[in-house]
Amino acid sequence: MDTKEHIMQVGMQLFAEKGYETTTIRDIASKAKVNLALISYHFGSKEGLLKNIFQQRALNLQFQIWEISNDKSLNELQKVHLMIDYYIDKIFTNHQFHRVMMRELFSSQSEEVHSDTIDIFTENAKIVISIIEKGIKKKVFRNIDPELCFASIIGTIHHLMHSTILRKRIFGGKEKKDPILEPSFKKRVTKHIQQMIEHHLIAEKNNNN
Amino acid sequence: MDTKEHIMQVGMQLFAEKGYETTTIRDIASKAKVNLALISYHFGSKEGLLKNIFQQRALNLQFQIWEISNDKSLNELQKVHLMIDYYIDKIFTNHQFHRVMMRELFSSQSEEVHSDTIDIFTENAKIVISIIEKGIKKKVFRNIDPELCFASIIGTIHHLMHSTILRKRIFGGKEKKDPILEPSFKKRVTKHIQQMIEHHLIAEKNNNN
Amino acid sequence: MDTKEHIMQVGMQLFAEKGYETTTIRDIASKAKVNLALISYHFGSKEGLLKNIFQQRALNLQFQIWEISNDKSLNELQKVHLMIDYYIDKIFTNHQFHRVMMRELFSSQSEEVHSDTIDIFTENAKIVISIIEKGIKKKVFRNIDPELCFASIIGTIHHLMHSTILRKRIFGGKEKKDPILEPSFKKRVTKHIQQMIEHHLIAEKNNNN
Amino acid sequence: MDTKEHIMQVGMQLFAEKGYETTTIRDIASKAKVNLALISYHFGSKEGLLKNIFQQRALNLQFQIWEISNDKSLNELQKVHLMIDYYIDKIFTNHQFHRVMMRELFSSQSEEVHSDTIDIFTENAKIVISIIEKGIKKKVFRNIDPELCFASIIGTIHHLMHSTILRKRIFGGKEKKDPILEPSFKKRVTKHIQQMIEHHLIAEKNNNN
DNA sequence: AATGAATGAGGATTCATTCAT
DNA sequence: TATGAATGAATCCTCATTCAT
Repeated sequence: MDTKEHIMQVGMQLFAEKGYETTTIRDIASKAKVNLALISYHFGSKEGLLKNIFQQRALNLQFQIWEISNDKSLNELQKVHLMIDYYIDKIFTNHQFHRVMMRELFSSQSEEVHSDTIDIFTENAKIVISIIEKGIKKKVFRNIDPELCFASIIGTIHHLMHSTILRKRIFGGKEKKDPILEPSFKKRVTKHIQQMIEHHLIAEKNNNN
Repeated sequence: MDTKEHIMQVGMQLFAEKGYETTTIRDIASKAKVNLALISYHFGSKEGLLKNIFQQRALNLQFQIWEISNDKSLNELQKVHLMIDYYIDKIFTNHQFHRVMMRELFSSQSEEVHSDTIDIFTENAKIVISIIEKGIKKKVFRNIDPELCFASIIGTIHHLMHSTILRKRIFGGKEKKDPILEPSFKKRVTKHIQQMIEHHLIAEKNNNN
Repeated sequence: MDTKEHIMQVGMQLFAEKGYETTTIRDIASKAKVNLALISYHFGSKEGLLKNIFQQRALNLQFQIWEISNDKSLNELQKVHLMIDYYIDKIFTNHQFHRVMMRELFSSQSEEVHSDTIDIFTENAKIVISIIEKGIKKKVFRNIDPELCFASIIGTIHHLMHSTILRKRIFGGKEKKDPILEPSFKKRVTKHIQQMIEHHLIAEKNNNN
Repeated sequence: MDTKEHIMQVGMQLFAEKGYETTTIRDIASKAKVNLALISYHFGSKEGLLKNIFQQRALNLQFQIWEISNDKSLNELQKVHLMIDYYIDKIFTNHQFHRVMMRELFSSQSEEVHSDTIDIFTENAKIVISIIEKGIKKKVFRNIDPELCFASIIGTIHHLMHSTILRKRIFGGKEKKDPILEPSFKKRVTKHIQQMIEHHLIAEKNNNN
């Protein structure tokens, strides 16, 4: 159904902009220019729409991390760098969905509703963490905190993605325009996180940046 | 006013648990065991209550960062360490308030409502960033990205504080209990961030951790 | 819409009986035997309902006065008499609406809300006044006060229409029943106003009533 | 009590401006700069305040009409003229109270609440009417409708007093300022009504105005 | 006499949802 | 599949009033 897809598109956009609670199905219907009752009809309920959006997108998150993890041609540092690349790419590309997802995941109640998504996210996290642990065991990496290391990677990205106001204030220059729209910002973030994590994981002799 | 203070307490707790939109003034009134109309009486409206909570707490955020920044007995690295200490302490202690604050700040619309709080937060951020910049100028620090460095500090903390579900899953062990309640977790986080930032800022010759 | 029309009917009746403020949308919904939310659904708000009623009825007021004014087969006195006829007929027939209208128009604040209605009313008034002025210029009428003459016409009618209690007391006889229900009362009022205005406008030599 | 009197003053003003229902006791308290609870304390209730205002003022209406009626030095026409004078004077002087009174009397429900005031008003009306009837019996006046004649007197005055918006539109000139504030307007109204009623009551041979 | 805090009833409105078509 | 009308529950808020002081 074209209409169904269209509603999901608009729904996600509005959920991202205004939040799930604040967005009414009237908002969605009027922005999507479809009848009010159609949302309940297609998705059963407002929450049904959200679940649909989650299911559709969650699949997107899987697999790639796993493939990187299993690639025998890469050493641990290369794997971590690729994974950072992958996360930033996914999150920047689907930043609307990630905003919705994070907001939902931050509301502790919703465990059951989004357990699929949480499962995928957690699995991915554990893969990243296990790579770091492997590097530590091999003494390639310093003996640092793998879980918190992952938290720093994902936390940095999320903080930059979601705190629109602060992002504009700190990175937007005098005109306070949103840097997320500029492609250079994505590169800047990627470079920063990869560098920071590398510095953290590996003690180099000469690092002049 | 004892009652007024009590309402604010309960309000903040519920806002933190369920979110601002989801929490009804009925919830607050019944949990605080006060009359429904008392909230409007004291704070004018639900939003008035939120604003009051913000104003009361926002003051808490100020000044200390500034004092650290001006302390001439400290070098730049020490200052950054202390600031990390300070942020973690503040945010762990007032984690309920910070949850509410972040959620509100992440809903891009609310700029005007909470501009005071945003101002304070932004100012503090700029102080931290300027310390890092000073260190870079002095060639004490590597030539890294100061703004994103701050984003990593604050992003790590917030991610750990707010994503309750993920936190339990990744750090909670088999019983998935919330690590935030254990004092050791705070120490662990502090150590991680300080170490990671130090590794990032300074290239050491011999670092065996 | 049958339901929409029905709600307007019931609304007007209750507004007329109890006044706009005193009438709750619950009153209207329960008397009209429709769902409470339907009023907001159809008219947006309680005030929206009022505005709708006004718009629907206000159109009723227009045109006829203008036609009388332009009828070249009539002299000025005949025109004034016909206009009195017309006003009494309209107001007696739609006395519910006129009660609401007058109550609203008497609450000086509502200028903006009901400006359309006020405009129509004022225009009509000016047409009547201009006819009287024409008669004065032609020396057919005495040199009296045209605006206040109109005020007496309309003031008499409204006073009789709206002060239900006084009307019953003074015209209702011993049983204090409402004379407005008797067709003879309308004739009596018409005759009185026409006579009074004619006496005022024209000095007759022999007037034995 | 000075405060009590002050509250009544302010109450009447607001009731006149905004209507009884629309005026809240908060409005009154804040405008009178007294505590909210004081109104209930002094007058028992909001309605109690209204009743108090009515009782205080209603007394004002009595007596004078009766005295005119009994003055043996005056003929019927002179009496009617004086009564018109008296009504206009009273109503213009206390126009705030009359606005409140009329609005209340026009809401058919309130019969019981304001029965004292209605009694006084009705008695006065009957005195005026009886004078006209006497004039008719004596063949001094034409055989016109005494009750409706009184309705025209009082209706004209009330219409001019209460329909602020229309008054400004029709009598306010281009600037639409309120003519009621100019002393000349009162004279103009008095002259008009007296003339109109005289023309109606008495057929003159030569009336050049 | 006067107050600030507190109350309970009731206000309009908005929401997601359902139903007949 | 799609719609406009209709629904009932829940929302925030305002009101007049009361009570302890």
